[in-house]
Amino acid sequence: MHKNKYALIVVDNASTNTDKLFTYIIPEEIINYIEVGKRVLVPFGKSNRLLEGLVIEIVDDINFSSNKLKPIKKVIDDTPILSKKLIELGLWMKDKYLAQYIEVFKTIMPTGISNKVIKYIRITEGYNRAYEDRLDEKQKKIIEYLLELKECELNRLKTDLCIKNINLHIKDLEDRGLVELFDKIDTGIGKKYEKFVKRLFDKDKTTEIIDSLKKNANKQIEVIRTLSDVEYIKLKELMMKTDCGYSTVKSLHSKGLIEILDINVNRNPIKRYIPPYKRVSLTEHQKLCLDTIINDIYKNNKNKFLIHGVTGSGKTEVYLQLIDKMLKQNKDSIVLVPEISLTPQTVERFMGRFGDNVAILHSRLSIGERYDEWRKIKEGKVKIVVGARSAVFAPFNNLGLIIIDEEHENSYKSSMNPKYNAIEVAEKRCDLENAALVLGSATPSIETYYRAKNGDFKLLEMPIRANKAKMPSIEIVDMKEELEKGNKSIFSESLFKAIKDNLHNKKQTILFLNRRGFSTFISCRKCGYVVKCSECDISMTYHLDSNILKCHYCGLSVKPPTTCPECGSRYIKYFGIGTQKVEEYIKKLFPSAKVARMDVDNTTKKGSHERILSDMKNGKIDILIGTQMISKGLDFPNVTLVGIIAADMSLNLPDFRASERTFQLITQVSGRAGRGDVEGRVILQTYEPEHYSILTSKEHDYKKFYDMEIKIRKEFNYPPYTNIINIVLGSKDEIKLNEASKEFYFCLVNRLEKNLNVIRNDLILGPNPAPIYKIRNSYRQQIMIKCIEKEVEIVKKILGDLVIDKKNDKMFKDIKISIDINPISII
DNA sequence: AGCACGCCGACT
DNA sequence: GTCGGCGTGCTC
Repeated sequence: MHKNKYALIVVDNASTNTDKLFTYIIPEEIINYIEVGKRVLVPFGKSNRLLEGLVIEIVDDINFSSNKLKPIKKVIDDTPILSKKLIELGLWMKDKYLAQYIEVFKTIMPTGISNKVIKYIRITEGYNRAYEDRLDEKQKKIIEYLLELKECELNRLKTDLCIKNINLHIKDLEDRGLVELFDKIDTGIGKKYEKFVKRLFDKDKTTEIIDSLKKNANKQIEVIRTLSDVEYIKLKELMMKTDCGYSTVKSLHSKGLIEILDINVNRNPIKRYIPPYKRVSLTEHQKLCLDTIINDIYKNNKNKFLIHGVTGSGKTEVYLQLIDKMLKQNKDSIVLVPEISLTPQTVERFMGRFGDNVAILHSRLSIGERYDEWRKIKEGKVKIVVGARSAVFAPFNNLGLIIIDEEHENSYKSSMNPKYNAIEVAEKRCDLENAALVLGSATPSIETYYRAKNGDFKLLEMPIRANKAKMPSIEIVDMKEELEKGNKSIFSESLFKAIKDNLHNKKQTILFLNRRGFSTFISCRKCGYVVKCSECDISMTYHLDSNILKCHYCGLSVKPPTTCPECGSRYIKYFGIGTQKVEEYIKKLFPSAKVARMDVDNTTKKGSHERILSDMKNGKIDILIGTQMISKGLDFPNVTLVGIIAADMSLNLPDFRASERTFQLITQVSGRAGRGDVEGRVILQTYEPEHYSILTSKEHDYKKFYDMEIKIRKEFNYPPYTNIINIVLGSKDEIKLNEASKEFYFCLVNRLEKNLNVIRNDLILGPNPAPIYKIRNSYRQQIMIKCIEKEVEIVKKILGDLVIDKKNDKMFKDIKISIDINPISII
């Protein structure tokens, strides 16, 4: 007799209560098709509605009573959509980041690939109108509706007809055999088709044909002319070139002169021509670095590396040649770069070297484009992926190498569930697939450097710039002194003079301020009222270009008030500076200079980014003003001056990483200066010239900074000496939230005390109002746990169980609980 | 989450 | 009685 096999399945149903593996019977007829990593359709719940599921494991036996088990309905995929290794990685992530199965696997699978099963309803084939007498009014209405449409989505019928208790009526009709329900699978996005136009007439007869058209059919003539040069052309392109509409093309089609075809195209996100990026010979340090890595991998000595190379030391060339080595062994490589440096400049280097062998993954791709890139990887058409955080899940089967550039960047940590850190995930993936991991940065994160020092990574140093250019000189300007001198401007004398000289010498300048907008807050001088966002506990930023106040947290925008809403006074003043104000001042002070600004406010449109950068490259910009968007990867040899308008902006944030972040920002921005022949100069304005972040960055001394910072981390028990688990409870109801947070805190302490030997009070902090107490009308309370590596697993287990218990607790209704393991910021 | 069941008040 | 509203609990 056939013995059943069973599949453990993650069902596409997001809820804490269904966050487990469900066991299904594998029917005999699909036993040869089902495989771990394929998607299936399964009946779920009392109504047996069909849901998509992912097969995690196939087992021969189960150890519980099986009378409740249902059979799998259908296998969706021909080949597994996820490899076993990626499934294993997902299961690891679930535990590591306390996430749900479904969240994890939706992150690993390409977005937009998921199927939806939609219920349809139709009249049965043998329907006979004679039955209608026996129906009540409502049922007649349903039948009438269906007779007209033949079949329709069940939900559409329900909303269109507005009949109460409609489910019962439908069920009754179904029981009588008058209507039937059936499922249709909506496969989401498919392959991309694009309309092409094909010429059907002979090229030599072009003039003849033009003569045959009406004399006033100018547009049609234009189209024929264009087509005489090319046989195929994209419809869009044709319409653009000839400035004609679809009707023109259609009328030529009806005349039989052209054909309109749907052709399957792979969307190609990089549409421009990319010049080859030639291999350059390596400097001594680059060569040493490359050889060490290759040797260690080859000898199986070590497969995790940290390259600490100063800005401009040529890390990219090392990456490129490493990838080349991998290609020679027929192995795949993943390159992660921070989202904001996924600029054409970076992409061009990889595509310029490896051409069509590269797939690109970043957030600005459309769902369809992303799917195409994913498919190229999956089908083995490319061996290299360059992408942001989620590219760490690229579905390669023969992975040899993961490179993470600018390893210290915040964007490697996801802010959505699962709140994973791509560096940790990459490390795990490399362990699972026996691949090598290379991290690179000019300013490694304290955690990574600490681990390198402890031998987890092999530390490789590249202390000088590849073209022997000197590191820029950094001059610190104390803004308190400027003020005493009577200079109230946002530019110190020294910076002003430097910009002037630079303009005169026809060199480019970059001005950096890590805050967008014009004024950071506006306030009444009479009563002190500050305009705050009505949804968030945050002051609103004034934007000059659109003349509105914007909340940078929820995006809400309002018109700025002309009189104070509190006291009616008209003395409204604008305080604080943002990039727009810097731009405004610069334009006033240097009217002849060509000025551009680059921040999220003017780079959301596709291509805007590229335009500013190419203008910069072609010398169409003298002064570029920007936020941290301009701090990464830009390589313009003609930039000789960098001005940091307010270096302490990031220093005073209530976050233990404030010093680290400041050091990184200063170093990265400074690194934009003096990449060409002329030595770069950086002018750094600050109110805290004695701070160690500022002093060590002036000296380009990472190690000194590290030594000071790591002492502080140890003293105050911060990472890397501890793990931080940040729990944020949120709700629109402030009072309920306070009660719930206290309850959560006490339960947590209680359970931890029962399970841990030592429990120190300072290790569970809270509940405290979060630094931004209200966001989008939701209040937030924070509980923070600090725990040592040895205890982190048990603490997470206890916390995870507690969350599940509390979600079923009435007291926690409408309370959102969000957990972040080792958050990137505790604000 | 999404669905069915069941309890209870309102209304014919 | 019976319609329909909403709270409760379960999903292999």
